Amino acid sequence: MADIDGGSTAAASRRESTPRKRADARRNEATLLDAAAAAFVASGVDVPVREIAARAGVGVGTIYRHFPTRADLIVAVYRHQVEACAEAGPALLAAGGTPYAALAQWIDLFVDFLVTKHGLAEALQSDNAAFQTLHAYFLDRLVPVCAHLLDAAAAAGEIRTDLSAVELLRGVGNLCIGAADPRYDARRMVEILIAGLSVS
Amino acid sequence: MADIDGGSTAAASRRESTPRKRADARRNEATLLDAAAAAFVASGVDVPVREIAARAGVGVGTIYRHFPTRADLIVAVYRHQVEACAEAGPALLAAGGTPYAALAQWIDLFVDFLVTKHGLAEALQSDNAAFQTLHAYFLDRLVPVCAHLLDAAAAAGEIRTDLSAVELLRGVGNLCIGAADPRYDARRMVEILIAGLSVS
DNA sequence: CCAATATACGGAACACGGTTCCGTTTTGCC
DNA sequence: GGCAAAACGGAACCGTGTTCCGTATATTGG
Repeated sequence: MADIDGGSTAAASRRESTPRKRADARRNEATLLDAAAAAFVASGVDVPVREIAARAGVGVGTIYRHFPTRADLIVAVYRHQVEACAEAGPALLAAGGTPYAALAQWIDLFVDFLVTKHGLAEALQSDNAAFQTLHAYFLDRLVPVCAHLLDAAAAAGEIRTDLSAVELLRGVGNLCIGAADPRYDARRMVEILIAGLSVS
Repeated sequence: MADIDGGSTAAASRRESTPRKRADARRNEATLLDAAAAAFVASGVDVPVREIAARAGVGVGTIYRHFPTRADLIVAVYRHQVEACAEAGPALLAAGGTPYAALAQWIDLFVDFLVTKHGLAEALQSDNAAFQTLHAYFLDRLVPVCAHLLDAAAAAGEIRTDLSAVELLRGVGNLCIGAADPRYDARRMVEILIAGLSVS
């Protein structure tokens, strides 16, 4: 569903000067988000652009006008879930367990999110320029949260201190690749990685 | 570089009946292997087919005739190194350290191999049908070795026993993705994973 | 309500990479 | 040298991302 009146970064500046987007444009943007979400579920985040367009009943040009890169579309579709994940970090830390336990739980949330979005983990670390924004968004939003949890656990002396949040997130993201294969249990691999973090 | 007279699976049956490949064919196959090796170093294993053809001074048809899929080409180029890695397993185990130490060293070898081949780790876990053979080859060759090391370490009570060789190799392979980025240290991540394997 | 104009739309056209196919060339053999 | 088989080259085809522009539609002022 997402904000019905356009990208939220533009929202602030719109109130003054720029009038407002056309009604059909807003309608199409919403339709596209729904179509993309459905297409992602059905065929993964690397579903052909034309298929999303077909689902939404619009031309491909319309997609590019609203979402210049595939990353913009993916971010728009998953923004709420990423926000939720980010907000869960401090909450878990405040919940009473050890910082290490909070970190483990938070990573679990992240993994759950990733493994249920076919192709997202793959896209996240693609070096393709089109996914630059995607990478940047995830990092911007989640690195601070992860760093906070990491710092807390490190301060408590529970984990090794030579690992940055970027690296941990990247490693976890990598381990989530190929989670669709029943012979590979991404959650277990991440669990082992997190176990390896603890100081003996 | 590489066996000069064609794929080794065909070698056995060739001795009887089938005469021998034409001279130009053998020459081109060798040239292609060299060109591919160079192209892989320069642009990663996902370098365009046409570029490999150009380097070798042959047409694209010639590539497909010798190597029906990209995986066949990659396997041919790296076969020797994979063999060497496979053979190092038993040797490390026999070298005198603990089985766990041998496992860790062997994984190190594997990681060294992967991180120095741009795009190989990515290709290894691509679900693209063209890379099926690549995946299969690596698994066929390395899983038994890894399983042996894993079993030895498990028998010595050094590591958890609920992890299969396929999963470990896959996890390690995944962690090697994006190793080109200076902000991400694949070796360190794998080290942490291996640390997580040990039963405290 | 109508006309004028800005805005947005659709989809054809282009770029690019993998893959196939077939007319031409080369090799091996007599 | 002449012939058949083997191999070659690269044009052509397909699927996908991306751009571009003629057409359609919303909005606004009269």
